[in-house]
Amino acid sequence: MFSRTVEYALRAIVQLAYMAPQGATTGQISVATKVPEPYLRKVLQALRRAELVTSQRGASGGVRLNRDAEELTILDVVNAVDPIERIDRCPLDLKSHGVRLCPLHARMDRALQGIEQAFRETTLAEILAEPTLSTPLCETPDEHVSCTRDVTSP
Amino acid sequence: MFSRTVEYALRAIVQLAYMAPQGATTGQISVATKVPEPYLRKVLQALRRAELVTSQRGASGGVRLNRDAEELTILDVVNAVDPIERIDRCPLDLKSHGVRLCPLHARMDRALQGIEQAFRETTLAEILAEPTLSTPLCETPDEHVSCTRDVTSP
DNA sequence: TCCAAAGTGGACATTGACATCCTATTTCCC
DNA sequence: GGGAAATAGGATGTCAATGTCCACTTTGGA
Repeated sequence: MFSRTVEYALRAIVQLAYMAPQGATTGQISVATKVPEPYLRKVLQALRRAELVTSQRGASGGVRLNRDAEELTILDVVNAVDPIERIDRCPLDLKSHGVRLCPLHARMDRALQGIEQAFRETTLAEILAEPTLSTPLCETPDEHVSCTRDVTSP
Repeated sequence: MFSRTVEYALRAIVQLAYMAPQGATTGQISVATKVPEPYLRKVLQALRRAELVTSQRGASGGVRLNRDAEELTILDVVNAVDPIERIDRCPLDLKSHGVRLCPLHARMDRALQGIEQAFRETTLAEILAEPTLSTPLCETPDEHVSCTRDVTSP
């Protein structure tokens, strides 16, 4: 349902927010999110073009969030890499269905609208703050398993 | 977001329900739904294997619905050709996220759940009965444009 | 009985998403 | 200035979804 690219982009952004604001290298994000590094690079490029992240070349470079976690929604990320395509006109090109969709496509679009809305209402900050046993994308801290935070610490 | 196959399957089923219960040939459905006939055949085979439709070979054969429109939901059709894959375990295979998903994937799964529920609650009968200007998949009758019903009439 | 209509199923082509690799280019630090 | 670290971006490979085609089977009717 969601493309691999969307899944990867969300993982990367969440991971980045989690270790914000210092940023991280592509390699570090790749390890933490289990996304193949070459692919992750392309995903991050798309996020950079959408200006959700900034990047710094060269030694001690890396990627970092370009916005506060409160201002970044899931929808922003999804739209940056693989926009949700709402059904805004009849896929059959029936002339009489100009603006009004037929009942079938109206229902389908309503489902898409639901996703869009849910994603628009969810900020990164909410995801990070969610009270749960599972830290986003990481092993639970109480097990003292290596998580991405550790990568940057000596 | 929705695969082509899902779109085609839904068109076919709605069209079939609309001209039920006599049924129709693949060619007729193809014309009415603007789905390429060779592809439509494969989609209909999947629907037949899922026992949503029955088919009759030979002259004066064709395809027809195997259930009442009241008993057939959008979800049935979607699941027959391209099932919605809920996220029921951590995509990163983190052991500590066994049953509980991390906040990110929990949100994503909730979005999928929303679609699933919307589709489960929508029957074909509701789509056909919906009070709207646009007949499902067809030009509006008030324009007297050819629709699928006409195909079977002399 | 034979033909035409219609679905069945497998083989084949095309396309786009997914994934990887290699060569720049930039930057820091010695 | 030179080398190591890191991103940028184009070229290429792989595979599943999409789309097409053909030979076969079934069936009703002339």
